[in-house]
Amino acid sequence: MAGARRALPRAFYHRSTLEVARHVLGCVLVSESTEGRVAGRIVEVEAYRGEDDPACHAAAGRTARNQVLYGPPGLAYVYFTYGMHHCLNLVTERDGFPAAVLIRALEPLEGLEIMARRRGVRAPERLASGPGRLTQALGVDLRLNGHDLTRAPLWLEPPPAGSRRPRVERGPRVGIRVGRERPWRFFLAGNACVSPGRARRRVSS
DNA sequence: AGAATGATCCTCT
DNA sequence: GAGGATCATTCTC
Repeated sequence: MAGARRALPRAFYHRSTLEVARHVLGCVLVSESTEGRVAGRIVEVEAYRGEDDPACHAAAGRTARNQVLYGPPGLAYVYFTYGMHHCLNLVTERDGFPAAVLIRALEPLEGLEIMARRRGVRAPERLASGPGRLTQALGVDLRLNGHDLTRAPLWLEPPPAGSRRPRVERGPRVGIRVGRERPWRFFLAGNACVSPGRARRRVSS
């Protein structure tokens, strides 16, 4: 239980969701377990905000599944989907208002061997480049739903000292059928660890 | 390079 | 009973 001494404070999450989404890019997500410490730089996120956002899990109102989304900022909202994958969100805004930032991709920084073992692949750019991939690489599952992200074993830290302000691009959210008119996906321009698909269209020539 | 598919199970209707 | 904020693999152009 080393520690989350440098963890981002609750105030970081207690802002508008779009603001948190932009500012969390470049921050470092850290996970500790008996297997060791794993960390990565956040390179892709999406915002989901309010009951009037049709793509937000709160669109149909409060249920047992999404209650953490309505909780105080700085909690982890973890859900299980497609019979296979977990997704990790950071709860934002005031207590009682349902909103969160989905973490979609990391650039691995620490614990690459552990990630590779959990994932069954070795290429660094494939270890955590997708919402399901990164939860597997970090060992995140439903047990961490509701976890306080200002503490171990899962927390966020500010961007490493000396890192430049990243260039952020935005676009439509991925994998949803409604709410596509809200361009609430944010990612680091040109980063190899952004999830495959829409964002990484290569220019063929 | 893009489309289709199977895996697999929690959550809500 | 259906569908889902996905992924890896296998197909078809």
